[in-house]
Amino acid sequence: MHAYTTSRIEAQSRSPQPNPPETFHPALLQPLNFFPAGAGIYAQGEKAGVFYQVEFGAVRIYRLLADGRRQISAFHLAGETFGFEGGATHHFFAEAINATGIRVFRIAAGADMSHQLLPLALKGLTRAQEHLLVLGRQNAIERVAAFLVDMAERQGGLRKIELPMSRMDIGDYLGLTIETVSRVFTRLKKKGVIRLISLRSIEIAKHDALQNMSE
Amino acid sequence: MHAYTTSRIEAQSRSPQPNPPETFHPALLQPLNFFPAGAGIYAQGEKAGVFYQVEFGAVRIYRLLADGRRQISAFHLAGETFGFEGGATHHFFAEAINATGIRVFRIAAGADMSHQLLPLALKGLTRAQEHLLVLGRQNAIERVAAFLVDMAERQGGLRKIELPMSRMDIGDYLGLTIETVSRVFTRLKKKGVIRLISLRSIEIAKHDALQNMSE
DNA sequence: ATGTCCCTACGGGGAATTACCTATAACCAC
DNA sequence: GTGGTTATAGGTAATTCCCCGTAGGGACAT
Repeated sequence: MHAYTTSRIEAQSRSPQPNPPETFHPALLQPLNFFPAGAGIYAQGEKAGVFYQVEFGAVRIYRLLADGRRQISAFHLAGETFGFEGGATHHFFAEAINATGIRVFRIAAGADMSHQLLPLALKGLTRAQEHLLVLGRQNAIERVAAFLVDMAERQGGLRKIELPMSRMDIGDYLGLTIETVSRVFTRLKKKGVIRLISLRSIEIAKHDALQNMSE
Repeated sequence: MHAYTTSRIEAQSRSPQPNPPETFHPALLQPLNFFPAGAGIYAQGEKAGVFYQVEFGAVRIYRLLADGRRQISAFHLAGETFGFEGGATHHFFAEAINATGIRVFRIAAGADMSHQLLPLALKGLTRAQEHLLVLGRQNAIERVAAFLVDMAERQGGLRKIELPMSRMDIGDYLGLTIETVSRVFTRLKKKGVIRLISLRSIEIAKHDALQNMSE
């Protein structure tokens, strides 16, 4: 794990959370670790800690094929937890997308955290299985619509949402190329469903239409 | 849940398990429920029990889109467990593929089973995330190869493997049509990588080649 | 065993979607 | 401003889907 600094960093206020972030026993609390954009948090094959919580910023979880193809299995925003593993080692890579603050929670010797981790694992499992439907059976527009609806929900259901990740990250999350992602954004814009305020900031003009497109 | 009979059924011997099936506290043991081919075990939106274990037969877990498109997120073979949910209701459908025997494990009042369920949930999470890579970034041959390698591992690594599910199930699991699945099977056969003993029974002639194809 | 029926799987051709490649445009940091 | 990165756009190519018809395998009765 590449911790660029372990000193305490002033955390900026979190974006509104539809599901309030989990809180854990203070004795387990670790200082905030800071990761600059693109920094690895852990790598496939590394020994697994227990779990991580995003304080601010955003994280991508991904896996690679030998020829470089990449599948991002999840994004994690402020307040969300990730990184728990079944075995002793990580099966995926985790990287900071932007400047990101992470808290690492470790098991106190002998403590049984399964009671706290199980709901997190089950939530992640449901999320992953729902994403399987998107990747396996939805077309490009449906995929992007589902992604935007999900991001909007996780940012409190506001009209204006921030996309902390690049088009390439979005493509690798949705199983599309950046060109297709870009074209779908343009199509949604022409239909008046979304407005592109800037590259990483969009406004959802017709939430119902977007919801319908995601099926 | 559609339990066609709750009477005890003579369970046939399980196929060899690379990972021995979990065993649970006998006080929680429920009688074996029998489901004929195609029978629903639970449906999306139903109240969730705790979890289920396949005694014999096979189960498919899936989700539907409004227009009927289906994504199977997992198959479960003899000895495997499934059906634990984050919330109070099921998010997916579960059906018996063939004649199948299932044990239902319920939480004893006040008992905390998270210690037993967490490893199962984490294993399922890793499986689902690995499947995301297949659906998002692999082509038809790679998908089928990955599927066959997985099925072979779960059946003890033998050369001859049984596919309890139809081509349509395989297609809906891999995000392909039955035609494409069929064509890939034919291509693999022509290459001498597999032999089709019968429709539901194949022999892996070149396991290394298959492994390489799955990347 | 053998024949028949029926369901499932296989195969071919055209169509649609998306990927790949190249070029241009927009954005951002310095 | 200016340079470099990232996103958008268009054309072509490849993959896979969709629709059709045919073939094959298993179950059952004879």
